[in-house]
Amino acid sequence: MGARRPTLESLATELGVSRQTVWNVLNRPSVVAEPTRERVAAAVDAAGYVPSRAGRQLRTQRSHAIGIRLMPTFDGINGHILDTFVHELAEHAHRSDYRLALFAAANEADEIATYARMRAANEIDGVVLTSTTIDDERIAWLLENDVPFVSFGRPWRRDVDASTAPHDWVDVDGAAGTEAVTRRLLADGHSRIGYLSWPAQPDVGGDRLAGWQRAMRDASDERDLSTLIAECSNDVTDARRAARQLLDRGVTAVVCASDTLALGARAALGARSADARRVPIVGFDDTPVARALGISSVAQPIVRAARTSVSLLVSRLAEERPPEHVLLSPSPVFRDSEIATPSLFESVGTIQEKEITNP
Amino acid sequence: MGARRPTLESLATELGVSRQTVWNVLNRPSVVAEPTRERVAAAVDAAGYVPSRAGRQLRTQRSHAIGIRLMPTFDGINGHILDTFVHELAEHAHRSDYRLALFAAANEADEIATYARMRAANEIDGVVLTSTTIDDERIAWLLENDVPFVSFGRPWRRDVDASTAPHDWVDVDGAAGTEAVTRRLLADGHSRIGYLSWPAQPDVGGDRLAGWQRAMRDASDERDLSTLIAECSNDVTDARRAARQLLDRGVTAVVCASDTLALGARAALGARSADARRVPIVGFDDTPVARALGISSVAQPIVRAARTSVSLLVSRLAEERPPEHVLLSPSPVFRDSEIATPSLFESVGTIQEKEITNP
DNA sequence: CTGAAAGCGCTTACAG
DNA sequence: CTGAAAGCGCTTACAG
Repeated sequence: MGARRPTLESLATELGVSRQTVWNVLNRPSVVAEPTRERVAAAVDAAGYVPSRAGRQLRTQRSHAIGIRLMPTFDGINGHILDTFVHELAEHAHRSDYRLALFAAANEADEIATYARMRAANEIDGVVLTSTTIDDERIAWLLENDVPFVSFGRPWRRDVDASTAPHDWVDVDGAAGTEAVTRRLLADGHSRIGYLSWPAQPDVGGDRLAGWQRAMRDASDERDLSTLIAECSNDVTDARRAARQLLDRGVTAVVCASDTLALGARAALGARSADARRVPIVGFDDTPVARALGISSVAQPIVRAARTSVSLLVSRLAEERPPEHVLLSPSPVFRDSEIATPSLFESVGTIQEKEITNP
Repeated sequence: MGARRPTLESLATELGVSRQTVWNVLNRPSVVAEPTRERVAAAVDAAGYVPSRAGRQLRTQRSHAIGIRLMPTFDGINGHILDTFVHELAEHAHRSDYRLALFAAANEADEIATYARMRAANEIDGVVLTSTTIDDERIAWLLENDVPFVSFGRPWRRDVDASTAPHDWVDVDGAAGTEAVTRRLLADGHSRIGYLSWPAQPDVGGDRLAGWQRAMRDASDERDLSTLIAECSNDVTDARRAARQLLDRGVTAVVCASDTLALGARAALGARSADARRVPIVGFDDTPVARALGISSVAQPIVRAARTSVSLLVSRLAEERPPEHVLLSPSPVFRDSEIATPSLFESVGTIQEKEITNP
């Protein structure tokens, strides 16, 4: 390696042409005479010249970087899907010559503050938002400050439909997923199919719940489905408690809002009779845990979601256009595995952890 | 928000001072007279001025960015630990005013090519390497090309000790972890403690194996430990097969190179008698899966590893100094949970997946 | 088709 | 203590 990085200037001097000509060879080759073009191109290759990002950025006022917050690893089971999303995002962004500027934030206010700083420093051209919540403050802020962005997750609002949102979003049709698995269970002869839900709200949880409701309403005249629903937080122990309620009410299958909840439901089966243990459980996200334990689930098309997010954001950075909304379909994955038995899960929630000091 | 970003120039003009004075207020305030300083500082705040990253970068030839490859999510169980590492890295890098430039790569050659391009474009100042392998080509390349870096993971060499490495590294003392859990099992009265290993090599797998060996050699005169070791790939199904061999040889406890293997070992217990099912299994990494299933494990101090990696790299970028090597101690986590029973795992490895098409 | 020039916004060496 | 100037490496508008 030489003493210094090559620049347009140094290459031009070396070749006895102007800076502009070197630039033309790289960016508008058709405009340069053949012999010059070949001579310059060869020198560029030999020198391993790559345009300085800073120089370009200063001139064009574009950083070619996309801001993305790495969400806290709150769960590790369902959280895995976001890690996969970020991985795919990095891959596809690179192909479009964009970089991912990764950061961590303690909460939404901190996240917004980071966007503000990064924008002020001209450090990012746009943002990919994940894990949208009801009346998401981040969306409001980004819109208000004209920051180009795409959200992976619909802009959940209590009274406004996501289809009217003034910004791009990509999401997975959770309702279609839970509806498909519920219909499948109905077709298999189940009629009392329980649903293990996060607290009902008009967000991703409400969406998944709605799919189960659609299938159930379709299948029976029974209007009151409420006894078949149990609520819990996204926690294995709490899910086990809620699943027990459902089993007590005689459900013969359980559809869950997440794989974490499905794991809790498995645990609840443990204490039951052999018959009860055959109750099929379906999770959501098709995480490594579901795969390893043979739990049925609903797989999100995460690679397509990432690819679509990048392409929407990149096109928005290139040109004005109306907002686009993309709803992708998930794929149910049924696994025929035997059902959990008591002892494995018996102690979940009362696990005693002891740390022993290292020698 | 005004029409344009404020700059040193625009602020200076507005305030009737020179660009230099504004800069001094921000970077060497002691040199500016009190009244000027206050007036300027107030204007800077009001305008929300943040120095342009590109301008600074062009002038200083420093990007203040750290390159990091997001590893493929090959496993999702033990892979989780790297996601956590990257998350913490982002957090600590930000505190030192560094950005994480994230990228994906298909393999090591691709990873190296990406470093080369990013360096040529002056896009990154340094690199954090993860998942080091034997005679790691990436390390050789980075050293040869004078790219500042720190590796999370020792530079494994067949014939050279990591302590002589000419570069910074941070690692977790895997051997100390497996040794501690093995000693604990010995203290609990176990003598035939099996070890479920990745193929033995002088790398992270060999390191973890060595800890178990130390404890076992110490505890008995029996020189030949080979019948207590079974090898397998990092895969639940293969681990189950290997664990069965160990059980057939009468082991009363199993220490594993990873939580993924521990999950396989759990599965192997399933088909055994009630007695056999009490065989304690210990994994490695204390992943969400281990926590959810109540499997004992060894927790890596991942937050400290990330913080140390950032501080080593940042200090290296600031000044010449001899290489530093940091070996952190992991913490065994014992969980008293009952042991796996047959049916849950019976079908692992022969799981039938069926996708049903969405409506 | 080729070249000379301006300017993006910083930091730094230097003059007053 | 304050200010005028140079230059990092690009891209782009313009002159020949």
